[in-house]
Amino acid sequence: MVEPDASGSRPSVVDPWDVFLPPIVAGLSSALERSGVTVPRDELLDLLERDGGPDGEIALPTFRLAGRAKLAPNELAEKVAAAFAPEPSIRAVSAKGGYVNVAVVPERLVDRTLSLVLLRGDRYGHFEPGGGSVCIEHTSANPTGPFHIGRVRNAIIGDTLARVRRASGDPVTTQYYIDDMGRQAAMITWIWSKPQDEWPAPIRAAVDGLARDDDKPDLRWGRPYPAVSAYLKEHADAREEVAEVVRRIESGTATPRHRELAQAILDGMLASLDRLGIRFDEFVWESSLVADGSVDRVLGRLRAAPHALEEANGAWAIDTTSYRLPKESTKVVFQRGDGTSLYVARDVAYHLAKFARFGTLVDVLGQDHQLHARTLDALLAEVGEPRRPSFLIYQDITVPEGGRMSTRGGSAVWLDQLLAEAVERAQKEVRSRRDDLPEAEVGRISEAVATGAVRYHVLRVAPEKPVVFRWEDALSFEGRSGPFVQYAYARASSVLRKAERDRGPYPYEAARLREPAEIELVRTIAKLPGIVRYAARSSHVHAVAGYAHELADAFNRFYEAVPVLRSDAERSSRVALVAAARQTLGNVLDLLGVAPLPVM
RNA sequence: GGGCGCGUAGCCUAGCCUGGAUAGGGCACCGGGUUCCUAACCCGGUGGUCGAGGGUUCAAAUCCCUCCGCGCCCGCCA
Repeated sequence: MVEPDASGSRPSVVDPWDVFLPPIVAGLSSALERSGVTVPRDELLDLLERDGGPDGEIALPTFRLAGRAKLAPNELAEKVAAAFAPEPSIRAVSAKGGYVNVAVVPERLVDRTLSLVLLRGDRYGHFEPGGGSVCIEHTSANPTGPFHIGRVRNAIIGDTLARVRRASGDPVTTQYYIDDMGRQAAMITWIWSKPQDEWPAPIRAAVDGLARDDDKPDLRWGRPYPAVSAYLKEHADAREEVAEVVRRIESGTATPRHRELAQAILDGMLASLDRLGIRFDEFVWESSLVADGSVDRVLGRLRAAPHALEEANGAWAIDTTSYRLPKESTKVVFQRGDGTSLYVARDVAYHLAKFARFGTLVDVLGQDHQLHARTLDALLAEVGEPRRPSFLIYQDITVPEGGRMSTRGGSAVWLDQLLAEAVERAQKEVRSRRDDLPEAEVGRISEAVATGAVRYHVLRVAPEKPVVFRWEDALSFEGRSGPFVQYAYARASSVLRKAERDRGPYPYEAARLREPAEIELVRTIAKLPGIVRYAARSSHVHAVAGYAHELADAFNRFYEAVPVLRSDAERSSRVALVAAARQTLGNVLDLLGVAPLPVM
């Protein structure tokens, strides 16, 4: 479907196709009129399919209109095709299988596309700023230890959504919400507040064999976490000590060590994400919401809410009967008997703070948070907030043996481990192809190939699909992979270097580009803006990954089919096409957060 | 038990919202391609009851109902 442009019928300056749509709609409209059907332009625009026909251009299905004309679909299509008045930008209008297929003059599409891409450069595929402010919260993993690859799906999807929405024109702020208040963070503080020789024996045993001072801080300070977690299950006295830490944190009397530890572990985690190109605009510490009194205010508002009720021991809850939450209990406790807040209450405070600054909120959440999302909606309603965040829910990454990644079960694959393995394989690959590159260059390329492969592997699948982690799949450098796209970029760069046209200018004559592979490549290049808009609106960032492969594929076919440097009259036009392809490949790689490589 | 998500060739996946032209890709497998711009590539081939059954419709992978299978959630945890 062709999206109507928000700016009306004025041709957009960002999408090559937009200039062709008005004459097509006008032409179809009067052809339909002459065939006995009146269709409003808006409806027509909505009916049009892009990428539809045998030629992959604009198609109009006549099935819904045929009844109005009292004709069989293909009869109507034939009539419309015959009645279509000649138009300079239209090459042919034909009927087939109930569709009217409109083919534009290739030369015009080539001209429009190349000029737009070369003019806009790295802004091609990006729309003019215009939307309301958006806050995308993602990752927000508790600072308790290194990332495992189950968590990294959130970070990669969230970061890519931020890139895509920025390209679509939205002013985006990304936030990482750091839960430094709950039991999990308290466990870390608790164990490190004791000298190591006073640690309970099982915890010391679990950590002793592993400890190394030169570890990354997330690994180092997070190391006892699994053992502590296991230990607490069996030791009520220790649980009480941790509960005391929780109370001290919430009352603001916790040792400063607490925040330092969380920060240290977080820094280690962020260093891993940084390798994947993932960075955040803002960090929000949960404890700061307590410190500035906003959690207290929310507790007050919730206690005064329409469905608030007080429990026998002084705890407070919301009766959620009318919200029909799929829970056995019909209430949500937001304040404990001892007066401390629960996670939901703090999350309400956090979302109110976000709504105060941003028009739209997006939370990227694992499917295990689905009920929490609905609970949050209910509590926002209770405090009188009319807006709701939108949730991008993704399925967990599981291990082949079944079940989620578990830190304790030993089934977790650490992100750092995955990247190390990927880099090793990439190095082997680079060295086997290029013995002429200096070692530093090999290292740089390998890092980009490895991280690109990992990012792409996560992005290629729709978020709602469950993913089973397999090393072989995650580390693929061929076919539908990040390196496949990077390779097309590198090939294009190489051609431009040899043409001594790395930076332009790129004079061309559109009429010189008429090989099927050339037209197909141009057509694919021209799709980028539509893909960006679709992905931003639907949050289907995997569509961008799919497009990247399609584009690289179109380039590779062109590369095999058409000589560039060895052609004569066509040479400079083909160089321009390669430049446009490289630009578009680079832009889509940026959207995916995969590094473009001029050499590989 | 309730809620949400998923089920498309041996494996992975797009399309599903908004029904429409021969269900697109990738891996694996088989057969080809490099005196020529990077073979991480390209060309050709084998392989499909779109979980099952019913319904709506001129038309269903797509919408509706029932069922089956898998995952997750249903805490004064986060």
